[in-house]
Parts: sequence; C-alpha cells; structure tokens
Amino acid sequence: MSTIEFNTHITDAEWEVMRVVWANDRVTSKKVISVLQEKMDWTQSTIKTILGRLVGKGVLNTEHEGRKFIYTANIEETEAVRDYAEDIFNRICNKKVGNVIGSIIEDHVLSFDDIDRLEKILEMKKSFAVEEVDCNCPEGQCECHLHHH
Amino acid sequence: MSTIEFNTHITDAEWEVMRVVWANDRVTSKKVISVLQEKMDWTQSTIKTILGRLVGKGVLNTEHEGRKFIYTANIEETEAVRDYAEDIFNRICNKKVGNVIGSIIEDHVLSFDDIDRLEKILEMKKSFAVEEVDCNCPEGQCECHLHHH
DNA sequence: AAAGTAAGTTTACCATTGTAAACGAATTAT
DNA sequence: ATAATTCGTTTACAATGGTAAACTTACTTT
Repeated sequence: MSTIEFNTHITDAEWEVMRVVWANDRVTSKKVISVLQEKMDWTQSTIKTILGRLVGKGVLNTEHEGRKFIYTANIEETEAVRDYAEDIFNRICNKKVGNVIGSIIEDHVLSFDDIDRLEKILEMKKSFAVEEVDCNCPEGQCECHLHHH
Repeated sequence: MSTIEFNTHITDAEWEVMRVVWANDRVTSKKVISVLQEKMDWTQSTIKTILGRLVGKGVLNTEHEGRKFIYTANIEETEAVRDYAEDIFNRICNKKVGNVIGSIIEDHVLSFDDIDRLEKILEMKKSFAVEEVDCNCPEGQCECHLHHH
C-alpha cells in the first residue's frame, strides 16, 4: 500500500464535503447532499459539482455500487488538518511558533483530558527543545535580523 | 482610537507583503520591492499591485512623505495570525481541537522557554477546563452524533 | 527647461473557486 | 413499455487571486 502525496489544496467548499465523507466513511452523493443542503443551503447541483471536483483531484475515491457511487476519502482527516495547519506556520517566523501555539491554546476550550495530554506532549518535547529556535525568514521579513548588528 | 474590524481575507501573496511591513514598521514600496523581488521573484509591477490592493482593502495605511508613500499596517501581525489560525479550527469538530493542538506541538521545534510558557498557559487553562468539550457540528459532519444512540 | 527616473494607478489576463442550470443515462414506478 | 426519478457529467458564469504590462505624474538630474 503506497502512501499518496496530496499537495492538492482542499478549498472551503470542498472541505465541507470532505467532512461529511470523513464522518461517515462511505457515503453516497445523496447523503452528502442531505447533510449540506441544510447546513450550507446549497443546491444539489453545487454539491455534485464539488464531489466531481474532489474525485477529479483524487481526494475522493469512487466505487460503483449498483447504479450509484460510493465515495470514500483518499486522505485522512488528520492528515488534511495537519497540512492545513502547516499553512499558518509557513506564514510566520519560526521564532514565533511558540507564541502562536500559546494564543491558540488561550483561544479555545479544552477538556481536562486535553490539558493532560498536552502536558505530556510538552514533557516529551523537552528532550528535543532548543535553547533558541532558529529564524528562517529572509532578511526584511522579520525583526530577528535587526538584532544582529 | 477605534479598533477596526478586519474581516478582510489576506491572501498568500498579500501576506508576503504584510510580513515586510510588519517587520519594518514603516516602509516604502521600494523596501517591499527589494525584499520580495528576491524572495518571491516577482516583478515590481506585481508588488505594486499587491500594495495597491492592500491599501484598497484598508489593511495598509499610506502617509505621504514628500513624493512617495510610507506604508504602515492597520492590523497587527498577532491579530492577523490569530484570525488566520482560527480558520483551521472552523474546519474541525470542537472535540478535536485538543488533538490538533497536540499535533501542532509535535510538529514544531520549540525552545525551553516556549515550553515553559505553554505549560503556564495550560496551568491557567485548568481553571476553565471542561469535562467534555461540546461538539458544534451539524449531524452528519462529525462522528460525535453516532455515539448518541 | 528637457530628459530621465521613480512611484503610484489602470488595465489585463488567466486559473481557481463558488455556485448552479442543463443534459444524458440508467432505474424504477405505472 | 412509458413516464418519472435519480445520479453523474457537461457547461456556465461571476468573483477572487496571482502575475504583470502600460500609463501617468511628479521629481531629479543635466
């Protein structure tokens, strides 16, 4: 089994569809339509177009089951989320990553279990922590360089 | 002084420009051009277009200084990053937020100080932690509902 | 004052995305 | 078998975004 590379960008509208697929594992267009017609107030047409595009991009698989298709995801939600999350960290200086994670934590409701888990992860991270994170930015795109003279 | 609302979406290309503005506080188009011509391999034209669009959107301010403009940001980097980060959490079930933060932490290099800071934040979060985070998804877009029967 | 140059504005153009109607084939109901 | 329904495909069209040339002003240099 080969791991497939998906550089494919999943757009907002497509993501809505993917969530239905991920949540239900194997879905028909009918299922997707019923869920999203309500939430998004899209016509059937719109949803069919998006399904078609996702299949075209290889993000969704189809298997014939009788006359209709069963759609399944070719990429896991976790993986897609990770990729998407990465976008934000590509927009900032490496040195700020810690702060951003900090504000993300501040901005969201967590459960006690979540906090425990995060604490454990942080504990482990200590083994790999550095004294100072390296700045990756080209000169002129972050303030770090200013301190070098 | 009023806090301005920016629902404005900052695109990838625009973000490159914003980083230069944020890093240098008050910049001329010349400065932006010199930084990005290298990094992005864009022509002057392209950069001028983006500057113009950002001014149009109200994300950048201009002051005349003699014949040229000085561009300044109307929105702080921290705020913009926060907004952008929010996008990802709008794409997932609230219940998964903790896990996503977990993988974000795993995926990035942190300094000892970062870890300390995050630990403190988590410590504080305990006062507001919940037993179980509420799912916000419409039925059919996450698995949570499946467990309700 | 004339010519050259730097800076901002207008136009342009194509790809992607959101949104959806129309079409065609297959299936089921009458 | 015929009509109605269902499901996927094709076509469409406007808005956004990436990329850039052309144009216009207003300085600056000679």
